[in-house]
Amino acid sequence: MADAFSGTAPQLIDVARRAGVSASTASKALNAKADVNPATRQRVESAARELGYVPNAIARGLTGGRTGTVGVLTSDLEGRFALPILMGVEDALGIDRVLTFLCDARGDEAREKRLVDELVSRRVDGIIVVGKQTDPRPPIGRNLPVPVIYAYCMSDDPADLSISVDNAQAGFVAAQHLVDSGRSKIAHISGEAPHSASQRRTEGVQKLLANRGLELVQPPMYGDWSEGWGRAAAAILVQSGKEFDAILCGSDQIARGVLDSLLERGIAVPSDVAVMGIDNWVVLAENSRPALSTVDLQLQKLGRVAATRLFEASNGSKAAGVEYLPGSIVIRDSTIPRL
Amino acid sequence: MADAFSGTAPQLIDVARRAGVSASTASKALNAKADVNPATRQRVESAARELGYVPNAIARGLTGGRTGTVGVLTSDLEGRFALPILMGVEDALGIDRVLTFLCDARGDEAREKRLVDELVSRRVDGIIVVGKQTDPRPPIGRNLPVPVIYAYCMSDDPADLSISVDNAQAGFVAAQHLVDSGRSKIAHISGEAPHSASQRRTEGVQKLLANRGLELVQPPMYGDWSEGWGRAAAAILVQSGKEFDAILCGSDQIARGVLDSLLERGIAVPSDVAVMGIDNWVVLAENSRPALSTVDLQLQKLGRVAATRLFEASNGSKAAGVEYLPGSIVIRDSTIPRL
DNA sequence: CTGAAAGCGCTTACAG
DNA sequence: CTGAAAGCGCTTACAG
Repeated sequence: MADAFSGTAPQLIDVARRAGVSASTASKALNAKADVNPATRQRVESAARELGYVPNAIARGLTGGRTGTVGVLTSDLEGRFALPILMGVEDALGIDRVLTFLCDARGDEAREKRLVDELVSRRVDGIIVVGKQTDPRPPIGRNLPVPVIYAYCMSDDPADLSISVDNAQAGFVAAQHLVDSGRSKIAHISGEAPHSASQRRTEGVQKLLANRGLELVQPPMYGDWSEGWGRAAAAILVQSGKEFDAILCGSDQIARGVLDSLLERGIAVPSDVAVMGIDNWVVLAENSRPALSTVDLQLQKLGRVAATRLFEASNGSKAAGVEYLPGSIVIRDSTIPRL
Repeated sequence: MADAFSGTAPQLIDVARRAGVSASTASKALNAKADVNPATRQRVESAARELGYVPNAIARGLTGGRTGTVGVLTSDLEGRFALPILMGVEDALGIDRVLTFLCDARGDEAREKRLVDELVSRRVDGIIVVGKQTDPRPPIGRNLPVPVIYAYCMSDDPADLSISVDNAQAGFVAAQHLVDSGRSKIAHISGEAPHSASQRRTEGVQKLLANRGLELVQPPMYGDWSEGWGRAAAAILVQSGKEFDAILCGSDQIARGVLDSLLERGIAVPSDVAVMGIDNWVVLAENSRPALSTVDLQLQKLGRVAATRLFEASNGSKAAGVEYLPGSIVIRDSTIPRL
């Protein structure tokens, strides 16, 4: 392949001339439109290849069609949720050669507004808003000239479409796995009580237990989403003297703290007590001792679905409401010892 | 503020008409060019505000000037290095209202080439390549029509400009901190031997020790950048019977494994042995027991510097070679107990 | 200091 | 099936 960029980049007209056709015909040929003689199309394609022609997406975007760009507006780049979602978005968009503007509002509303303006100014084909919590949030704007999809978080405007995680189902399947593997005295340690993630997960846990005629050995313990809280809560639980054979944690970070705390107290996992997390934060889960069983929230898939829905919306779909994606169990050693 | 987008978005010509001037004058006024009557400028600015005018960046980009976009090409979105660098880039670019295309090549060369084409096609003002290792890598292309800066990794073409981490300095200051706080029998456990990060960090450690008339209690131990290796290496070290009062680890992950291993063996940190990491991966370092002293590699700053250099390059700077950024010590409890 | 005109590099009706 | 012309929404010499 010849170097496309020594000197000035070749333009459509250069390709057209080389193929002996007009610019309009070259354009149609290159864009796989109908009504072009196959032989002509071939000549144009060859010419483009020979010249190393790369179309100017800016000029193309001006014509009014798609710009082939999408904005991802996040408030949680530092957290661990945005990244897998972003990768899923890229997976889905890459197929159509769409590129992603990544904008981090850093939790600043004014900054978010400015970034929305910047995105609109660049005529993105759509915006995906990635929140740091599953709780509802105000929409980024009304009557925006581009479709908007909320991912992970959800918009509190029922006219918007949001794709989120099914927290209740995550809690449900986590509890199911514990009960199915023979546990019946389950304690539940979770994160910040006001978060819908805490509440919904607990609901799911309790629903499964009720289905099986069981209940938690004591009320759920809420704190924050940290290892420190996991350690503290486990210590409190052990000292309470309550009997338990499993701890279902609201997150992997909490679970890791719980594991360390149990280890320190000489309580064997999983033989004495099974421990389960939620998130499948791999670097944490795999390096726990023992490795942590957990629920994968399928965030990358969430990103792919969000991108797909955005594409559908830009094609006129008027879907609204919240679409919940189920998580799936990942079994490691903290619930079932490896053979 | 009126809703800018009910109906069709206002254009420059709408602003011009409302202000009673021509489009060219409106353009000059809005872009803070010279030679516009202050009163006229004011009228145009008011009109724009009243209409909620957001300029069409696509049209502006076509004119030939800047597009106000930059590409960040990474191969390591999953890793923990890309993210802080990305945030730094955004910090620096946001000031000039430049937006970032985030492209993850996923370590695939063909994909990387395609993404470079996509970026060029969108006429980005520059590209920042963020590598997953500090080792040299081949350039993403030759004679690209836009400036390119390498961040974290470096290009093996001496004509390119790369901004990287000063690994030798990081090792040096880590060792300095240990020696300054009274340690003299230092062991060194690091990551993959072939990585320049391992090699340079070790060199820095040895240089500081030599300056102080000391040497490592045994040859450096290399493995991989994981907690598992940290645990294994610490076990080997303890069982060797070698005396030591500090372990300098090549990364925070390794250090965390080391800490867990020492804890398990009843060796007190920091009273018996001080432990030090490198990276300042906060979620890991703060949740270690005790909290981990380490070296912050200043990745966010690295991102800011890369963006600044890109801006300079697009203004004609011909800077080349590698610019190394120093790390800085973060003292927590694993080397000095808190009072 | 202001405005008419040309142009950025494409795509899209429209006519042939 | 092909091409001349207009247009996308701006900016930039250039003339006044």
